[in-house]
Amino acid sequence: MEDGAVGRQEAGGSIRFVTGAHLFAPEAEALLGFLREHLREPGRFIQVAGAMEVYYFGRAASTADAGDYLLLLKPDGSLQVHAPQGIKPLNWQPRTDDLHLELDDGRAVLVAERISPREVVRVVFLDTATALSWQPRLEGGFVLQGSEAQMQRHLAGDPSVIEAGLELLEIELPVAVGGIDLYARDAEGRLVVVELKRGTASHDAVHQLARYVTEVREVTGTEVRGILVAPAVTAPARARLAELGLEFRELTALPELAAAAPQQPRLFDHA
Amino acid sequence: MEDGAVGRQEAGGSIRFVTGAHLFAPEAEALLGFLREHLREPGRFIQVAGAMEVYYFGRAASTADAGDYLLLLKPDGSLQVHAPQGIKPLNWQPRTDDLHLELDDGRAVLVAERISPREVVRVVFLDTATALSWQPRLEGGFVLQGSEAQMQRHLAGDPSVIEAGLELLEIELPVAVGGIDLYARDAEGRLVVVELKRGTASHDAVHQLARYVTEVREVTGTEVRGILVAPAVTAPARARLAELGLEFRELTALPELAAAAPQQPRLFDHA
DNA sequence: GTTTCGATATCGGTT
DNA sequence: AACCGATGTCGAAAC
Repeated sequence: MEDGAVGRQEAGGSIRFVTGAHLFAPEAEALLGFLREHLREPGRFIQVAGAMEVYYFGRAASTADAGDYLLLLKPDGSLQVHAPQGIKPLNWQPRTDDLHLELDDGRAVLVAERISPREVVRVVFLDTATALSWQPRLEGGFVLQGSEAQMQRHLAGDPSVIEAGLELLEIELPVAVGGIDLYARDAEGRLVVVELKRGTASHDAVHQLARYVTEVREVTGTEVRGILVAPAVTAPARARLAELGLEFRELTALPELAAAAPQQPRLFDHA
Repeated sequence: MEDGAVGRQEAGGSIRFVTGAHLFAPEAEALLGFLREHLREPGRFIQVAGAMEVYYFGRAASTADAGDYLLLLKPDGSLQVHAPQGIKPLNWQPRTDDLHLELDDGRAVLVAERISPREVVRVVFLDTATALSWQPRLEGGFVLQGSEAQMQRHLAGDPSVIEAGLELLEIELPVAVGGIDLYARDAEGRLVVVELKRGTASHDAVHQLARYVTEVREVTGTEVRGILVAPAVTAPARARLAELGLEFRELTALPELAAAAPQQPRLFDHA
């Protein structure tokens, strides 16, 4: 049992605390009032848990029958409905151009519309356990390491990590469609097309590389090497590489991972 | 103002309600006790809102400085940390093989580990506004309409929607790599490779189709047509189609959308 | 606004 | 477990 005052909250009860408010098992009108009040105020993070039905229509169409879900309304106007499993929400709306509430047949209903693409999410509240609203204030910085973009920057700075004598010519060299991750010249003067993947490369990475190599061969009329740089490659992709006369260089985007697995070459010396 | 009893909750207070419990502005030990208690019990949906730091290490590595976030712990053991913006969580763990709590330097800490791939998410609770635990009971059915799989089934049942006289040979015919969505023969006896997209098709759909067509030509040694079936196609993809001598057939996966936009051919007559 | 590509993609199906 | 492809993918950058 936790410290502090302990109480039992009756259905329909509401509580205010320092950064927000909480409503327990509200009827439709109380829930509508709560949502109206807290949506009016900008910056509110709202969580509603309980039985709902959810309808979506837009790029596709979906129906979620009565079930217990968690609805999140974020300060940026985005909406998501979570089932009790999975990372991805059951339904969502990344941006809402219009958010409105209505009382339909005695039930509170939230309608989130988006103009482009034309999409609507409709949430019908059936039996709400709790509705919570709070105010996030502190904004924290976020840093991600190990992205392909980071890998690209580091390898562009020191292409010899891929192969001794490699000399960088271009980053993201535009070809007919898309860009070549790294475009270089090897110690013997041959052109080299490098395709990077931060994770295990599959056959489509090989196809992408093959397309670029073919195109550069056609345009320059010279010998062109293709190197796939990734921490791993699937077996079929490796076979396809061999068939096409392309090469594979094993490199991990994440320095600490490389350090933990010393059989892998290290990409960076400084974190 | 809502109906029902209204109270003001002091920091450290806790409340029990019919399907769960709620803790307000708890100290580290109270939060630890609350989480321990509710994680022990299976089937709990837990939401913790307030200031946290979040660390991730695995396929990549990330650090989220002190900020106000919402942590979700679902009954399936998945975890996600949401910032006040965006659909996607800041940090997540789709499955946790080990979830444990510790008191570190006076702060409650949650560590979620996953074996394969080896990944860890560490959440340090700094200043918790609310911790809520409830029990989802009702499980609702979910139906999505307008998926590519649905489009494939319907078109397989009536290939003439794509083109009069088209006769289905195979669904998902495996080739060297991947599978041909629909493999057919046209009214004049020529082989036809059909590539489906539920949304706007881009150049990689064209490349995929081109690969399949080339392969079927090589294997059969006969004339082979390639048709891209999608509700729309990007301009570069359309240009590439023309270059390669491939065709485009405009079809929408969603019947109601097609009805709303009568200039588009209807795919289904019955929803 | 359109197009393209990366993502700790996630998720589901099949081998 | 590996592999493959769809996703209402989302999200950001380049054009």
